[in-house]
Amino acid sequence: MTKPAMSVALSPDADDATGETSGQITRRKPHASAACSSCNLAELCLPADLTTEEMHQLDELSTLKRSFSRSDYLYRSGDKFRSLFAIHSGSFKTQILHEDGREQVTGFQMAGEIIGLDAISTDIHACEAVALENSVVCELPFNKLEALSRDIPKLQRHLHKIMSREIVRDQGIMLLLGSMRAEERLAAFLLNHSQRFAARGLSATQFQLRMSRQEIGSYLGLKLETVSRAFSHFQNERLINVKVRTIEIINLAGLQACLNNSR
Amino acid sequence: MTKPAMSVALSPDADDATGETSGQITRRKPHASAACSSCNLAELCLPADLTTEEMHQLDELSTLKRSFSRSDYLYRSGDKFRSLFAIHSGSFKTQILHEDGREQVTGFQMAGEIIGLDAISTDIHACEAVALENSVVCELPFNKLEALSRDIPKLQRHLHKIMSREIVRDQGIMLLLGSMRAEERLAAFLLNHSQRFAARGLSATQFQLRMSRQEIGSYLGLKLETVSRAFSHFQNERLINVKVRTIEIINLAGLQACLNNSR
DNA sequence: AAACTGGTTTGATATATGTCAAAAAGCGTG
DNA sequence: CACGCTTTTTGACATATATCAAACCAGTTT
Repeated sequence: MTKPAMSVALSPDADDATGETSGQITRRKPHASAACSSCNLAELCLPADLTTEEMHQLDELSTLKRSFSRSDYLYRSGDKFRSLFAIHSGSFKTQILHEDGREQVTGFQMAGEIIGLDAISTDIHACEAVALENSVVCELPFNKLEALSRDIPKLQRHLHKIMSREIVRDQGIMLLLGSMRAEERLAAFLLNHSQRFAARGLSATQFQLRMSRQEIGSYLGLKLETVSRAFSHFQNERLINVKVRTIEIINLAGLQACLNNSR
Repeated sequence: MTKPAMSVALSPDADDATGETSGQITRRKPHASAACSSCNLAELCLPADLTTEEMHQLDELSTLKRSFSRSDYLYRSGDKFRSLFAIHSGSFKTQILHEDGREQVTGFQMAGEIIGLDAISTDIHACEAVALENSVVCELPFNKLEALSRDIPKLQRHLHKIMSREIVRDQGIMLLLGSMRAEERLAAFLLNHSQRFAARGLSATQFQLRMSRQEIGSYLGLKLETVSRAFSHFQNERLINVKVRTIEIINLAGLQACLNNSR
């Protein structure tokens, strides 16, 4: 149970010499299949009650898939903004860089989530997105998306909801960073991942983290040693079993209780 | 203080006995004046190059103004979402409440800024907005705004930019909370306010803060004493003069330098 | 003016988390 | 399988910030 379902890389002949940027490109035959099913756009396609015509239009939107290997950049800070990306499979981290070298992981994104919303504001990507494992994304050209959402109010509303959800998520992290102690933060992190795995039909209690202690620490505003100690402590408390990146939640309620002990 | 969540929705002539909810309502004669100038929608109206017809449509959108006194709620966590609000004058704070009583200030908003974006995602306000002083807001019914933005692509794009900007702002705060020490946080806070005052034609170096040390602390993830000490320290360093809520920045470059000293 | 009130400043002390360092465990590669 | 490289764990110690407490101050009420 190491790597969860990981569809194959699709394109034979794209150069991947540096293993660095770009990712491999695949152009999907439009209409080959329904947009949502083929692209797994859990979030984007939620407006469930579209007409078939509308479905087709949506289908045309996302004809490009690109695949990435661990530590490839999906985009970098400063890149020109053209598209949002829907993660088809795999996972990414996003991070912002401060001049003085500091960096802050702002999120971990998994299949079905939309990435790149921060760039709309300036037409320049404000953060960078890095693959945590082999991953495939659907590219969604933003001006096409905007045009389409003018024609399909349900899509428009959906897009707004996605953006708003990101705002709510970020504010949740502000709460976490601003008022939780180390172990509460880690508990919140684990529970959040548990839910998200569950929402994808995977186990809520057993999963593989794809990021390092360092990256978790950056996300949670902690040093990696503190993260490691918190993991060990949860293990001693018999709340979880942790073997490096393999997590098993033994006492879910216990973890949740952790969160409600205010300082 | 703080009555915990829940209260009436906002009806026109609601009683204001407690000085608590609602705010007073003014219905503007549509067309009485140009939307942007009358409403001061710095952010919303930026799409500068609209036709007069489009301007008129925008004008119709925001016919409702409401005024609030210090510590009045603009909306509360759990309220049904109907409208965004453009702050016409004055200022607000937004905060989220955690079950266990913890609360986290997520932002301070001033004239020209849009408030309420977080509620789009669920149709329920996720946080609450409280006036920091006497303030006036323009109510922007969201479904009208959506409808209009289908007709006016520039408005659509603008709305997207506003939402995206909020995401970028929140991520900046994540960086602050996740990787800055107390004095850096306060420096960032002061510089941010300085810029925002300047952008409104006010002095960048002398201003009045409208929030308490406690509120600043909540926003910055610090205790009020720590905030107070940081102020005192800046004063001793001759970076600022501070007399309670009256701030004068003496050495702006010095404050900025503060920010670039990584840990 | 005196008394109150809520916010602010400042000091002494406690504590959570950071820092530094070394050992242990994983993991890919020759 | 041994080797080297990276990540993780654990320990000892340092420090930034929180906590507790008291004094101070400004504005408001009596």
